[in-house]
Amino acid sequence: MTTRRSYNQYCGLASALNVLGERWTLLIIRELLMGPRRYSELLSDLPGLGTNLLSERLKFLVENEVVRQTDVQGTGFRLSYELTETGLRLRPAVLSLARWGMEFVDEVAETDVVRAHWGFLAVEAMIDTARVGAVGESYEFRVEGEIFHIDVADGKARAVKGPASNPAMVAVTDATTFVRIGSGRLTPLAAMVTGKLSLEGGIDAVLRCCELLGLEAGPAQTAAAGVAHRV
Amino acid sequence: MTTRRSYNQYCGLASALNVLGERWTLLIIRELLMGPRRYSELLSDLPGLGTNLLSERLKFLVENEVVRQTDVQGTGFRLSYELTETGLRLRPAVLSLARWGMEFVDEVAETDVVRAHWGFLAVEAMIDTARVGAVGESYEFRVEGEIFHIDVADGKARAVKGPASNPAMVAVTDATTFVRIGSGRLTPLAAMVTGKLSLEGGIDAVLRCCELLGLEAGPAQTAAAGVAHRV
DNA sequence: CTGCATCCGCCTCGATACTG
DNA sequence: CAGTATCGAGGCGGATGCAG
Repeated sequence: MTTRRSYNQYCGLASALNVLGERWTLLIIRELLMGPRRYSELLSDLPGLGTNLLSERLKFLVENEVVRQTDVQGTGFRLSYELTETGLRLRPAVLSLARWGMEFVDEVAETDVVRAHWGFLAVEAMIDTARVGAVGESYEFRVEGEIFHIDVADGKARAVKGPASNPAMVAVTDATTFVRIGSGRLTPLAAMVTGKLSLEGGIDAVLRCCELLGLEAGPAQTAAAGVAHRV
Repeated sequence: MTTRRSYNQYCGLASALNVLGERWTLLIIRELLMGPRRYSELLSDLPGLGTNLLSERLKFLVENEVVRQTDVQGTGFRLSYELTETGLRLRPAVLSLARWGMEFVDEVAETDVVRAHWGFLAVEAMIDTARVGAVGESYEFRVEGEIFHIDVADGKARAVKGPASNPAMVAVTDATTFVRIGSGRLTPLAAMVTGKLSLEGGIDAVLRCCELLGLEAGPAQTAAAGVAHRV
């Protein structure tokens, strides 16, 4: 029953894919990278995934100690699923894949699903560690109710859930616009002009944030900054 | 015909998996990360992969501009497949997955396949960029005829095919032993005792190389070094 | 011989229905 | 809410065919 198909290769990548390679598995991991989830939450955030497959995937991941289930009490109520230490170590690999896939994100289709909390992972994936500036500041993002921010300090940048204490920039937008900007199909400037994005904060902070995320602010960087400080 | 199954999610990871997520695809990418390959070479290095699937995967990857076909000569007879710029950008993601999967590498089974050139990718994945020392030197590896080395210079380490010009250490072993060491199931010291691994070079260089690859040389680091300088 | 295409049995996937 | 049971459609894997 637990015997699954294997690549039968004595190699790290093949072993990783023996665990993660089947359909939906890495998307389940993505969800759990943003915190523990209940069974029904996973089902509703991953449309197209059948309940039998979710059940089977979770069971398999638990067996392989990538995911664990946490009970509230000993009552047998299985409350939620969360990543183990091993599972959490997948973060760089998942972010790296997500970053690569950004350029394959097509224009949004009728049937496409978007979730606001995916923006968190998108931002984390977009952070260009080579372009972290010397300044220490935070940029806050509010995507359809989901709030998170980037903290830049000590030459490192990290994505954190929740609001920033004293953000140098605040961006408010919807999930679709967020992904379109991230995929390069829309510039922040263009999004602001159409009212899909609002930015608060200083010109310099906005430009540094765009730089950090590898975004061109718009047709002319200075033009974008000019708009930004008026909003 | 070319319409394939899609996750229908407006997200970088889902888009990446729409291209790479099907069975065998990432293993084909792994092969091509180590240079252009002919169709028949891919078939023989990926046992279990049917010829129809290989054909289909390659066609799909070419359509998505991850892989391109090149004629060896102008004859059009002998084709080889190689990664495009987009495909080459998968290197960090593949290495990251390979690194994660190392701990899932079980003891080698009867049915398991090993290829010497996989050692190259394994070494590249194991390099711990946080532990690159200040010294500039090279470590050479000879795995069943495949020769490659790590160059450490300017605080960076990179894996290179071919022999090193003036290696501070030379390791000779077989592919299975190589992977067993990489997965932590065997220490370099233990491998040397059983004659599966031979090391040449100074004590310090060997220890620095182990440090760089995140390996414990053996039960006692100094003991391993003691053996190393006698070989 | 290389580089595929075709055919076929089987297993996985995905949707729906059902149970505690 | 959290799964299990069932079943048709399609992807997978092996064998075979075939053209350059």
